[in-house]
Amino acid sequence: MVRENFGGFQLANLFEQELQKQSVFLNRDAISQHFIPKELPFREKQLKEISSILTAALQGKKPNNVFVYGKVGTGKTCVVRHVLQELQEFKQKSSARVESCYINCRVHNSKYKALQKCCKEFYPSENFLGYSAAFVFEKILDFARKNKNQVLIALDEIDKVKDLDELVYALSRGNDELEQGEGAITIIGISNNVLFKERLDARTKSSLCQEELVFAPYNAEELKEILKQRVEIAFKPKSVQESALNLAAAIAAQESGDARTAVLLLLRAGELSDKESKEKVSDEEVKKAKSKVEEEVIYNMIATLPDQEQLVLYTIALLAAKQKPLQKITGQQEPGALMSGEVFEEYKRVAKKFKESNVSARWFRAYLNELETYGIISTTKSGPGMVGNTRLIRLNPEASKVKESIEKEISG
DNA sequence: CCTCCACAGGAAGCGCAGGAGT
DNA sequence: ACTCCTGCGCTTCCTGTGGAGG
Repeated sequence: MVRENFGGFQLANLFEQELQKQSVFLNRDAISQHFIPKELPFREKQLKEISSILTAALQGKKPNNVFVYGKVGTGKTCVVRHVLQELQEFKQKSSARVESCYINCRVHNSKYKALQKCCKEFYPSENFLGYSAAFVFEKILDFARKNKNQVLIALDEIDKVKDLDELVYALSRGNDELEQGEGAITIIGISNNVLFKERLDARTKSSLCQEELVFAPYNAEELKEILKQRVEIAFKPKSVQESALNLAAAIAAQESGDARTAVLLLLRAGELSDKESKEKVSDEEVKKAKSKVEEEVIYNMIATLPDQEQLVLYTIALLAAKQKPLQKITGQQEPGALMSGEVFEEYKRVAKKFKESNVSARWFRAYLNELETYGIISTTKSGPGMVGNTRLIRLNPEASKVKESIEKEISG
């Protein structure tokens, strides 16, 4: 190994140095978002419920379809994948004919794409690209028929499927085509959109929702336990202070009850500790990680926003920063509140400056609503003291760095 | 009380891109 | 290769809403 000598100071190989750096992590992967833990605390009830529904498959009978919903980070995906995994393991020891596949509908977002993915799972060595939907579907039926398989299809983020009615209809019609004792197809739908169920076709709804499971958000105590468990496998012993862990749990519980943010918070805190060569993760790092995670979340969201919506948001951030006095307000409104009409006028100017066209006022209002549901801005109805019925717009404090983020996004 | 203001948000329809069927 | 179809982003048009002002 070549070593350079700078005035008597010996420089070790750069990578060697990096690798020798001490870390608070033991197994960093175990705290990444994609990691599926062996145990799922506070979800025993749901685990039992799903497995008791699916047990029928082991007896060669068709289980009811299941629809699982709850907010992000409440363990829906983990629970379903866990149960399917257990089922596969149990199958090895018995003679049951059960096959399952997991499909993320964010990626496979149409009937055709989802069926393709199914086929790929069941016939790994064959390729059905280019074949018609009917043919691909027939292949899946064959798969059930051939070995009298009970086929379980888990559709995650099922609300992303464009023609869901047709997909569900096709799959349930498939069951009619399969003779008694020839196997069957069961759907496990997962969604984090609670309202989405109501938008479904009545037939689809009754078919999909034969069994329903709701996942409530975790509270601070539960998040604490979950984090504790993850810390044990992901971090070196005693490298995370108890108070830091509690803080992370409390923050996540307050925000959303989302286990993913909680885990991400600790991951970032750990990285910060490493960076500063500290051997422990303390409150300080968690606090720093909090703003980092918030920024990350906001930045990621902004980056996926349509260009025009970014401009709308940018305009709001611009005006909020300027604290531009509002001419039309007669009463004394809280500072920083912007009137939607004025923002629209300014937005048109901003768009011109960037040599972009602008959307109509109607669509501008729709963008405002969207930005509000994302939690980047908040709006209130104009009350007494002001002419007309408008909305007062405020940039949420967590989104204070929006302007910089968008400038970065526009220039990059 | 009526009218005006300054919007909110529903409904219909339009042009386009991309995928399916032929 | 070609039409046909459909979802998507958007505009246009319209009705509704809540307060100010005469």
